Amino acid sequence: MTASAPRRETPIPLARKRASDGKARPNDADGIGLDALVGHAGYAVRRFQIWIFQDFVRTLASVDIKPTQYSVMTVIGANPGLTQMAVANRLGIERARLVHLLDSLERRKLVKRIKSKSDRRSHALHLTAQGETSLTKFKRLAAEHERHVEEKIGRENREKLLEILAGFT
Amino acid sequence: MTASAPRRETPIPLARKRASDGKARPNDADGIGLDALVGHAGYAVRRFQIWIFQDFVRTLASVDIKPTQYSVMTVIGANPGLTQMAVANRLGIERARLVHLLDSLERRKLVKRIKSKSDRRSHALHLTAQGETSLTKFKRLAAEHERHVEEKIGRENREKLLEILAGFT
DNA sequence: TATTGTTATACTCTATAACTATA
DNA sequence: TATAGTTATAGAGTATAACAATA
Repeated sequence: MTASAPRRETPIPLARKRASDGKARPNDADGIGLDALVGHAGYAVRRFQIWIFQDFVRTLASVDIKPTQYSVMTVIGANPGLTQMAVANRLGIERARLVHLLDSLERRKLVKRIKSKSDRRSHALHLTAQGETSLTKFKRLAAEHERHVEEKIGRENREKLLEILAGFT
Repeated sequence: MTASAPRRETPIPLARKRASDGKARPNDADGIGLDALVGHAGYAVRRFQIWIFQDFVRTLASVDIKPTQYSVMTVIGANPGLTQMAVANRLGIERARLVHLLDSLERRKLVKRIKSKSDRRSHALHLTAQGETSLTKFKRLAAEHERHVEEKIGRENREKLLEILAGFT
């Protein structure tokens, strides 16, 4: 892609970069320059993250599953019996918030909390049979969403991105 | 302070990823597998975005500037005279929310709203003299934050990331 | 009628604190 | 005492709707 290379530290007056090729450039879309914002990883990542979440929500709208719900079900599905603390820590969700997430998933009969016998303070989390079935469908839709990402940034770029960010999972 | 990783015995065997090379893999950090979550761009991007915002906030804590405030000041600084609508659209912020952001920045004497003569509904946004001075300092700190990103993912990976995500700015 | 800035409301998410029942 | 789950509250952030002034 020809997108202008990351300019580092450009305290330059700025602004209108002409798109001589007629292709819409980020900075040219409205003639408003971002100046130093271009070249900030956080800004690009934030905008991308918003796009990707919106596409996820859109793609899984028919099953009414949000990214966080998906991540919770996926982890439980892959590690049945985990406690709420373990899931919360693994996904970086506050345990207080996980309570509500699980309440909702349990109401929908996708997940169940089973009282642990070894430590009666804790719950062992499992998918219900219906949860297993549903998760299979969710994963199919999530894969479709991943294909949207590929279409957006390119197959190789997506792979590279995952490689670069592997340490954050 | 981070209560050491959940070292409790994991109730169930579970999905361990091959770590034949002995290198610590994300999935092995706590023995909890993410299964399909690994390979989801959205998850990795989200976790990275959280990290990067936290580092930004930490690095600019001394000047009490959040990422959104920084982006607003940067755009105004690079394009003095913009209306609130223009800034909101450019940054993907709700115009209702921008009102509060500007209220706060104006209270701190960093930004000023000037009534437009051509269209008396709108305001032309400018940095104050103090705002200009401050922004210079903010940019210095933001550059320091970018270096943290480099240290975290590597210089070339950061460049590559910016290149891949250039279309989202 | 439509748009700019504003106010207000609701819902999500994050961050805490405190409570209970266990350990 | 400490921990797992829960409840509650406050703060950001997001999404809307509606209103006044102006176009």
